Amino acid sequence: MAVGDDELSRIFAALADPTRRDIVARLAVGDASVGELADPYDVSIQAVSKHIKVLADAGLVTQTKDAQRRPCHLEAEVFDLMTKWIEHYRRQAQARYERLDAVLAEVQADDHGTEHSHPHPQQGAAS
Amino acid sequence: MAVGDDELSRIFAALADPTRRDIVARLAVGDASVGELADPYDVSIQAVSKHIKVLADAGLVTQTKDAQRRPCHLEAEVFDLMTKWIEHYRRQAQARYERLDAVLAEVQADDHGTEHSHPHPQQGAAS
DNA sequence: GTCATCTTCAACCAATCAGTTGAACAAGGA
DNA sequence: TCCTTGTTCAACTGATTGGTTGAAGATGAC
Repeated sequence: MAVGDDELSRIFAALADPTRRDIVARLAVGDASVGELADPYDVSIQAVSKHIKVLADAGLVTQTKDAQRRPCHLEAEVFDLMTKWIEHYRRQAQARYERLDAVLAEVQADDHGTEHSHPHPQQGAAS
Repeated sequence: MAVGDDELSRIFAALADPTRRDIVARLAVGDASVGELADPYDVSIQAVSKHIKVLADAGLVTQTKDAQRRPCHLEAEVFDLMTKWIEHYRRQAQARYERLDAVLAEVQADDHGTEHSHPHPQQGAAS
């Protein structure tokens, strides 16, 4: 992860592994112990324990105590951090498109007759 | 990334790096060449070129040709794949909470008088 | 206390990653 | 043509990752 030690980096990195996404999917159904989570996979329990640690470090999972068991619980609110980040830039990009389309329409209205190929051309930076 | 070669894994992995998220943020404003993107960072252009390649392999960025320049363009629709995954499990977890709350309320109505501590207890699996 | 169960810690290994430097390639300008 | 600019390729390095095995902690059952 190198320098990517901020929370968002840890969350994205945690979900970059299919086994861990699978564990999250399983936990969305209901809490489960490490052993229960490890069952479906043919890797060692220790490996799954490590995966859970990664998810926990990212804040996606919390563990409580129940005798020897350490039931895992999905902290779904953490998803919001990601969703916010994603939506912010998706919106920004989309807004730019709309602005660009408006400009193109205006240009086209200006010199109507000269044909412009429509697909979004690149712009140097923000206009 | 090991076995995480599916598209979702590549996308999450790509965004797990703060420099790459930064590049995405920059591209949300407008298309930019590799050199322009590399400018703000004190790492080599080659390093940034590699980052862009990672983003491109994840489908988040496409590059076109403009003389020697290779303008990068953000493909924001790819975000939807992530958002869908996230929302699916967030909803599922949330629905489980609501179900659980309903059950707790019912139990509490049943034996009203016996005090139950409210915070969500874990359940073995799906009910 | 002793034993079995569930989980984590520690040490190791092969593979991947993010960075470097130096060379090559591609395209425009003198 | 030669030179400059922009980008990528290739080889190398140190750090991190996901996996392993074996031992050690906890905790309940006998």
